[in-house]
Amino acid sequence: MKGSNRNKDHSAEGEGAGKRPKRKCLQWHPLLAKKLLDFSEEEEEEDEEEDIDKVQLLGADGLEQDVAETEDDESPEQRARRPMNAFLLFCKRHRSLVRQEHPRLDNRGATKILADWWAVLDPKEKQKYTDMAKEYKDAFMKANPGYKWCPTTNKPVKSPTPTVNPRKKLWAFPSDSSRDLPSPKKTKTEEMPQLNFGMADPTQMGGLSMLLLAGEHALGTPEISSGTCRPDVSESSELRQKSPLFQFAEISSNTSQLGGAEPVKRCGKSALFQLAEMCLASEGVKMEESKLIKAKEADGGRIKELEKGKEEREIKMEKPDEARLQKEADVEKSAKENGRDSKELRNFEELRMDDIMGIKMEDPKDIKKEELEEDQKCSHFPDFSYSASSKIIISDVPSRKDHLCHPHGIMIIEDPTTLNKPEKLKKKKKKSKMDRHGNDKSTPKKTCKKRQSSESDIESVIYTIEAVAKGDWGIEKLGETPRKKVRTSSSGKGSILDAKPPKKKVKSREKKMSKEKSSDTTKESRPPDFLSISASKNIPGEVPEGIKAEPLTPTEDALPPSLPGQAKPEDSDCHRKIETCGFRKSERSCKGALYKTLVSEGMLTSLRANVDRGKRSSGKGNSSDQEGCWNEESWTFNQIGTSGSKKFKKTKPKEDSLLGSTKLDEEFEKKFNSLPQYSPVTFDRKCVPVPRKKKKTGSMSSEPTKTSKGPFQSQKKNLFHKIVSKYKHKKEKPNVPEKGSGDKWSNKQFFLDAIHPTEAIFSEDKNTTEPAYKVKNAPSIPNTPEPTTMQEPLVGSQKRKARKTKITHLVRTADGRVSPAGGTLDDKPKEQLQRSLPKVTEAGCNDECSHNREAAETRSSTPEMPAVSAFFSLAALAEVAAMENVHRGQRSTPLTHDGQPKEMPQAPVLISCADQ
DNA sequence: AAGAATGAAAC
DNA sequence: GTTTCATTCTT
Repeated sequence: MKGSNRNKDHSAEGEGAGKRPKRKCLQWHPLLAKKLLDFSEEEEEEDEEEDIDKVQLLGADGLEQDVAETEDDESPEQRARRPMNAFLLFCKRHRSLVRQEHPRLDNRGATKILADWWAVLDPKEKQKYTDMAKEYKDAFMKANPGYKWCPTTNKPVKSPTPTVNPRKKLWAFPSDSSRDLPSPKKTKTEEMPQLNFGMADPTQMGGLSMLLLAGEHALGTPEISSGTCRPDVSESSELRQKSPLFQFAEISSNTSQLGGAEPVKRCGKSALFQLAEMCLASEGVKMEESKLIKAKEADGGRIKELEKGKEEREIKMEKPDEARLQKEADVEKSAKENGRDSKELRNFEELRMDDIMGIKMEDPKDIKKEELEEDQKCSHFPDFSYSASSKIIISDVPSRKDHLCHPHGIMIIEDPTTLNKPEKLKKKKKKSKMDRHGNDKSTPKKTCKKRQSSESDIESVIYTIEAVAKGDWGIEKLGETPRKKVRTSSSGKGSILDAKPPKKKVKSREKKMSKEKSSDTTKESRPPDFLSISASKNIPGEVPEGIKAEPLTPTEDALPPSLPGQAKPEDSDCHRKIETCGFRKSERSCKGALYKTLVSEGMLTSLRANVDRGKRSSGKGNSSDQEGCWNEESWTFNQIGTSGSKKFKKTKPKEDSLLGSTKLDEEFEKKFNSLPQYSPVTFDRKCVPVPRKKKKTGSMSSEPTKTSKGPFQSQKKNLFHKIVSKYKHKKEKPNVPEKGSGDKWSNKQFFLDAIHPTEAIFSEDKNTTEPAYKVKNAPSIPNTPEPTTMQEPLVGSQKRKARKTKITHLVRTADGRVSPAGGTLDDKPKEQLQRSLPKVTEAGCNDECSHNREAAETRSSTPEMPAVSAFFSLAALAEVAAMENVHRGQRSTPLTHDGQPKEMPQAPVLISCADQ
């Protein structure tokens, strides 16, 4: 979860760098931002190291493979995004520049400009991006062996699900049964949820993971919640079908005593409860909860069991202390409040649980009631409230009433409304549709899994938020009154948070995890929480099965047996906190911290396992090359983190790079940053030329007329000015390659090469002669291949281009600026040239072409299509004029000079055309 | 949500 | 040959 938040944060930060502040879409809590930043930046390195360590630790088992697979599977929801191609990289790198230069320009326009730049870009420079793209792709593929770009098959999926967006990310590993390569992935995807369970069930982890998972489920399954989302899960006795998490939760709840009531609700709480109890009980704390739970189920005496569980003590050792402290604190509190030590603890835990699980809370009403009852407890709320109102509510509920009630947190899921905002829902749906349908559950609704996953993201976000809030609360605010929180909750609701941030979180988790390990204690309560949460999520998502099966012993998960040291530190931290805070809150915070730490540890372990897997996997299969540069893990994580939604996607990249959580990400970022960034000025110069280049393509000439009609007509509808404005964005695009030779890359390159000289000229454009020369060159090339016939064999992209070009031409003309004129001219000239010089050698062509072109240009007006002819002629004239103007002045200013004159004539032309 | 660009991949 | 989607982000 954190990851997502981070991502957001980063995005925000990143924005600062180049981009403008992002849109509201990603709404992140200010708190989150701060915290996130701290985390991400501070501990990234550590994380990596930790990861490595983990890898080493877990390392060797088959886990890796599983993990890798699992990772792949993970993607289902989140699905790794297909790697960016060279152009996209270029766009990503330069869009900000374009925007700076053309603040008013909308993104489309910016994209066009970028395209122009790209067209103009020196082959060498281009090659850099191409190489980067290739490298990136290779790394990506290593990380995602089975990855499919666009499973067409899936697309059909469209039909199945009415996915709003046709585009979802079907590809990849669609969990769908149909997948081939992905099959493993698929399985994984399906398993994913299960895996998570697996993660959870391990005693300790189980509890925590359960919680986390539960949260996810709740979010994800809201719909399902009522229904049986996962019959499968129902494995354990009572728990219902619901996800394993639920089951666990239930179990725990059972153990917890409360009797009561709804198993489901309890489930979620139970885990928390247990944790709380453990803390409170001081001894109880074991991770064995799962075991205990089982036993408890039969029995009811948790504490006893806990004591029995001493075996696990490691954790206990630490915790007990804290628990004691907490108890004490609680006691004090109790005095004030109603002496609800245990309750408070519980509540606290519950709150957390709620936060995690509850995010989804469904029944605000209930919660509210509870809150009312337990105003005192409200104190808790406030904190949570920050993150999300819904969450807050949940927390409250548990706080009192019963813990029994808590189950809400989990159950809550039903109320998707709170959690799911429309957007989320959409995303989820999309994801669910895309990725998985298949798997899951028969439930008419989307499969629980899918949703869960998607939801999980959201949840994760929420969690992170909450965690952050908590952390603050725990640390600083501990002392402060919680009530404020309530307000906040009401007002602020987590909705914002809920909204989208979570998506990417997953990725970040690892980092967080690692960080936690390293610095859990050190950092304030909040971080731990945050971390823990993230970790918990991470674990479930990432490691799920593999972890369980293997190394992670339940004990480890639950309590960090393996990492006693860490635990201790945490304790110390708690103590410190307590000391610092000194009071209830401090206590609570401490408890929370402990809990978090435990969770985090467990999570960490799981994470480690994952990491190990990743490393191993990377080590195994992957080519050495990539490994060096790109880490598979990172990719995997990223994938995981990234959920289907586009937004996520967007953030992802940034996150990846920014977070650098993943090595891959880091490397990617590095590489990406290392990519050359050209000053807009250069491009601007080029830009002008570019059009010319396009003109060069001249081959367009015939086509433009043809194709142009269609677009034209459409445009006709629009008002002329409208059209103009529209196309203004587009500067002129170089169409050349398309028409002429069919866009083959070779052709393009050839074109570029030819152009290249022009560029130089271009800079010189000012000189009249040169521009003409350039034009000539460009056209010459295209001409050779396709002389007069030019008709458009455009394919796919070519068609697109053709359309664009057509439009572009119009635009150009509309603009009246130099480019337009040139464009039109080009067309003709090309034809003419072609005609005159159908077979010119490239080299020869250039020169000749230039000459021809010139002649052609002058001529151009005459020939050509009848209807078009007029247009062309005008264009030619305009071009000539432009040329002249150019000579006089340079184009930058010239636009006015050249442009106006040209425009005048052209505009009319366009209009006429449109009319036609 | 659509759309602008290019490119790569899967049909 | 065609379609999808990768990024970005405004409208």
